[in-house]
Amino acid sequence: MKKKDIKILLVDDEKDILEIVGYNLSQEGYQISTASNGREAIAKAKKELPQLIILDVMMPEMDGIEACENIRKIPELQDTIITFLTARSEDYSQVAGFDAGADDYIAKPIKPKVLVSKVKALLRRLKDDSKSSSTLTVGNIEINREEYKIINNGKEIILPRKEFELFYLLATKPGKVFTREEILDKVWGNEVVVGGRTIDVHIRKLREKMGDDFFKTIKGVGYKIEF
Amino acid sequence: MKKKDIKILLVDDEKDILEIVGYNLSQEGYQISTASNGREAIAKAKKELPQLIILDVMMPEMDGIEACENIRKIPELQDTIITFLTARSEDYSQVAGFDAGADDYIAKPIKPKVLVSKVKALLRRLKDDSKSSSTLTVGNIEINREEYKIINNGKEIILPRKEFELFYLLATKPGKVFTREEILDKVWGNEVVVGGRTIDVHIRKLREKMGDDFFKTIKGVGYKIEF
DNA sequence: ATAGTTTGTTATTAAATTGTTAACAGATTA
DNA sequence: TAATCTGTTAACAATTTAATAACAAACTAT
Repeated sequence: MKKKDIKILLVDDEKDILEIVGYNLSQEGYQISTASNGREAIAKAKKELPQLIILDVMMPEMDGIEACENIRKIPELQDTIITFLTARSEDYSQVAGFDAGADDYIAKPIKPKVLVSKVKALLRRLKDDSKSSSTLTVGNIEINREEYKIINNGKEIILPRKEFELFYLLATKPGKVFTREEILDKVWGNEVVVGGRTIDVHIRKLREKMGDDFFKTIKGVGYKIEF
Repeated sequence: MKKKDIKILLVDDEKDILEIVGYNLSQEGYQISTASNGREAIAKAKKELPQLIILDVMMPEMDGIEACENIRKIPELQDTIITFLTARSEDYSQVAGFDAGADDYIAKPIKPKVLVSKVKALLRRLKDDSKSSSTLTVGNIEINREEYKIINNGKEIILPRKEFELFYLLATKPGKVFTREEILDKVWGNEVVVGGRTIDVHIRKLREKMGDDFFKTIKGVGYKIEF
């Protein structure tokens, strides 16, 4: 998603803050809209479906925490990131905020640069989440990294960590031959030293568990998978 | 490319790290330049066109991931290798950097020796890549170095390492005659001493497996392939 | 043509690489 | 604490690849 397609809803009862923060973020290319209390925030959020909502905790009419709880109940806004603006940086309101469904908080007083980089980081998380929750599919094998689970022809296979990492590595580029050196570096880490037959043994176990068909040995070079 | 012609851009907001890492790498003979935030890094990268960029993930102003995304957009830097410095060492694939276009990462805390060897490995890859650049096609033969696979008229052929290397060498310049000396140097390495008939035997096997047609012997000189 | 040189071929042997199993220690779990 | 699971290693087997020797064939220059 491009920056100019990202909508941010800014909620605070102080006009100054709306202005300063809004200015800095729109300078970055984001689409900004504002609200000055919780009720208004909910209305606008429902209408505009922003990707990020920055909520002041202390507001008249309906405070940020209550607003947050309400927003979280709206199905279309499940994936929206909500972050609080709070003067107190380490007290109860923080905790309460997370209970209410907030993802982060930004401490007042606000330093524009800090705010901008925080916002960027939060939006990056949005991207990453949508990507990593999806599974990697190769051939008729589905690899779910979050659950360390592999589904092969509808049959679930659970692999121990090393075996999983090895298979995952090979699966990231089907067809590519990974040298032993590469494998050691990526799966074991380049400081780790293990014996010469370790990789083979893991390959053996993978072949045993997942079928022998798509693991190819390229002698003198390394291993690959191919479907 | 010689070591002293290789430029490395080092980016970290901690002076200490710049100094230590910079020292170790310049001891190895590389040209080092430094930057202390993402913005500066992009500027220097654009100006100096380094072969390798080592980027700290956590930096003020603009963090490493964002800097990486920006650098990747610069056409002249498409072939530059970017590697992150990151505290997280567990899962290679979870390092967000890969989405941003990074090639590898180095875990903190940094051990100079590990770093140096990693850098060497990465730069080796640079060389190899420029040599292989995906698929080489000659005649109606497709040679894929990454997959160690040859497709001859749609028929897949897998060659042992030496045979592959020999064929690959000849295929890099169809028509050119490679002397025995050249072949030994490139395929065997110039320290290795092998008997006088070794090359012939390998040529024999290639002719057997791939057809006899395009291998030409230039007596008293060497071999070439021609279509 | 013919001796000398270079290359081709094959079988054989040596070397390198990978496969497999079992055993073991450390971690994790019940 | 016992039981199970993981990762690693050692030891040996199996396989594949590389090299060589020995001789045949082809070529070159005289």
